[in-house]
Amino acid sequence: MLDARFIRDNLEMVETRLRTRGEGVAMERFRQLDARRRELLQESEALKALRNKVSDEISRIKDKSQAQDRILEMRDVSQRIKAFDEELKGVEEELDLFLLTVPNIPHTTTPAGTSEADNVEVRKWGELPAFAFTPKPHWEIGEALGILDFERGAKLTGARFTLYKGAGARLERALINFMLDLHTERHKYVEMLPPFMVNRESMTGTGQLPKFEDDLFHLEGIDYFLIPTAEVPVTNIHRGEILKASDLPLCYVSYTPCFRKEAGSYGKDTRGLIRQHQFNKVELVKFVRPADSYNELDKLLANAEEVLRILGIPYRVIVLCTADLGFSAAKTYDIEVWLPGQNAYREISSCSNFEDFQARRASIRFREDDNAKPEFVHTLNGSGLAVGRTLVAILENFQQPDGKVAIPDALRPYMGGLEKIG
RNA sequence: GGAGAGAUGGCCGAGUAGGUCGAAGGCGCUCGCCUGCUAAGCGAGUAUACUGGGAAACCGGUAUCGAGGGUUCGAAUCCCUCUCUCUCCGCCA
Repeated sequence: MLDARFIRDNLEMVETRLRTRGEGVAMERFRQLDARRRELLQESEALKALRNKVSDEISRIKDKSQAQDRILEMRDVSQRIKAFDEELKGVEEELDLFLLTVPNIPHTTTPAGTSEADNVEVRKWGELPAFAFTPKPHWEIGEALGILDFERGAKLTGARFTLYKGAGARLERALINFMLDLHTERHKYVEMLPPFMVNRESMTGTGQLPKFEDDLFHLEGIDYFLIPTAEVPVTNIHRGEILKASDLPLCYVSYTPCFRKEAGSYGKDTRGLIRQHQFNKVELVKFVRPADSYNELDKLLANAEEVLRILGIPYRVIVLCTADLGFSAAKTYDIEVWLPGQNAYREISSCSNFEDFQARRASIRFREDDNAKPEFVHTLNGSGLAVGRTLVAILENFQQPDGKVAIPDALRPYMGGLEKIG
């Protein structure tokens, strides 16, 4: 959420910057509502001041019959206050809804663009594997090895659900543990295991609500949602809190399953593990001082890249342009992993700086000193990494001519010493 | 699911026959004093949001005692609804 006062004072600039996202914003409506809100507020508060003053006088009068005229007068004043407050409530509700549906302002270093084609490659890492045969897509490898069962996944639940079997299940679990160990032990993140369903306030805090409810699984009979990413519960850990500056930056890592409806992507990625309604992810989340946030974003990105470097899987990093940027983000790097079976790079991590956008929604603040005014922190997060897609990358990059799949050295201890699947 | 108890400022904890309570007291914290060296003592200060004025320092107003309604000239205090926490019973991993 943007600061209403900031919008008020920088209306044109905000409008211009938001337009680079390809999104028109009803700034004129904001201007009207904002002005009306302050008018009503002043009227109401002036009357309240009067009522407080006179009520105080009434309290000093011993013989209440002497105060009848003032009591009657204040009875009328209270009615008028009520009328103002009712209109005010309506205006504020509309204003809040407006503010909650305005996306974040892109950072100045986010490249301008009109579509994802304008995303900019930042770097490439690793050599693309050369195969003496035509590399297979992971779903063929997985089915041939008996470690991925798409048919039975669909039988159990439906489309976009998969059953992992045997070494496949073990590999998924190995990846989770490997990533958690790397980030906690080497990168010094603190591990969190949060609830996998959250309430409406949490979803609003990170920006999934009110705009993107259609993408979320909602429970029947209780107003909870399955999390689409650990970002939601983990960022909301400190919702409504004032943190100590000495505790910053707070760096958390969290494994959770993620649940997404994938509404609007019906024809896309229907085969394989790429786009599932349920997938595993290890997420990195940071709460930092505003001045440090872009430096911290670089470090977070490097921490995520480290996973692929250790596994030895080629990838590239791109920076999203204004048109491709997510709703809450000011700047985002995507890590795209090389998938030989598809002869393409595919997203495996998205690392973003939200600046104070989420912190303002969720009221997450810190004090620089004990007597300083609270300021909003900056929040960041990034996948470190999407586990299912990492498994895909392993199957496709390390497939052998005989149909087996080599397990990267770093994962072997997590696989009971297994060197190959198959 | 049944029965009961509770929710107050950074923390602990007063305050319910409605008014002088943004709220005692303690702790913590900040600044200063004192003390010949990290203790004790003394003094002052110490919530947040919105809003008006001001270049600013700052000054004024309103709101906030779990949340939302209600009664009243006036509510932390009375009434209703909800949420959460704790205890006991049942159930369960």
